[in-house]
Amino acid sequence: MFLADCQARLAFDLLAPTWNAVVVCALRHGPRRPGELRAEIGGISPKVLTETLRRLEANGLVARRAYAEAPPRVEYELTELGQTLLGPIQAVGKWALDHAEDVLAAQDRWEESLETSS
Amino acid sequence: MFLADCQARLAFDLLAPTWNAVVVCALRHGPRRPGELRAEIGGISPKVLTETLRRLEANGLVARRAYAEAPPRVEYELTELGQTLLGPIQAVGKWALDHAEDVLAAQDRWEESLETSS
DNA sequence: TCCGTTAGGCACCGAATGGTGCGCGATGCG
DNA sequence: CGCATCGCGCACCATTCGGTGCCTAACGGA
Repeated sequence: MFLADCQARLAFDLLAPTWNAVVVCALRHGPRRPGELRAEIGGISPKVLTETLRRLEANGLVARRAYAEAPPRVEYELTELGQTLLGPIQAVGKWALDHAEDVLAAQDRWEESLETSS
Repeated sequence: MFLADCQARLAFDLLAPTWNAVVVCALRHGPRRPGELRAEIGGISPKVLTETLRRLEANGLVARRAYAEAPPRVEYELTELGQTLLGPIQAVGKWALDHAEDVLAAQDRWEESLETSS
């Protein structure tokens, strides 16, 4: 597992872009419109949100539904495949909540050691 | 969870660089020297390996031990914090093994639809 | 008629990541 | 002496990702 060309790498490519996991998580309770996602997530620009949704769609994690109305209405929702990803994502999220302090403390120690040595 | 400034984002920043999770996993059975890691992982350049190890060290996930010998000898091993990350990493890896086919099939469908529409 | 709303395309920029190639220092071996 | 080994630093390059700003299409309301 996890050698150079292992399939397990595929999942990390999916989760690597900053907002992918955030958007998947924001969709966990059902379909959402882009405007709702922007409001709920906060701090994501419209361009990046559509890019993120396109990536997720290209990998079969979300489905896009457009309605021929005006003003235009679009909804995104998790596919079955996307929902199976919620478990691993939340496992990582839980680890972060449990150990964020340790990581931040380690980062501080690292900064200090850089100053000391310079 | 997973709003713009949530702590959970921290873990994804840790796992985002391509090789971080691979290297953490390669260290799961004890200390390793850089040369061993390069051979075991395969496909990673020396520069990128040291960069990856520096990042992991800066976040308190691995510890570096240098021995004053010649030729120089260096060992890296997981810290306690690094070992706690093995669980979530393997949860994601297991998802990838279980669903890699679905993702690849979705990617193929996406490519096809691009050709059709163009 | 003019404006706001909604989704999203396009041009451009800056930072991070990954990769190649070259070099250094210190030692052991032929 | 000359060379290989090992870890690692530096210069340089290409790609990706995130971000800002500007524009379009289509309709409803003032």
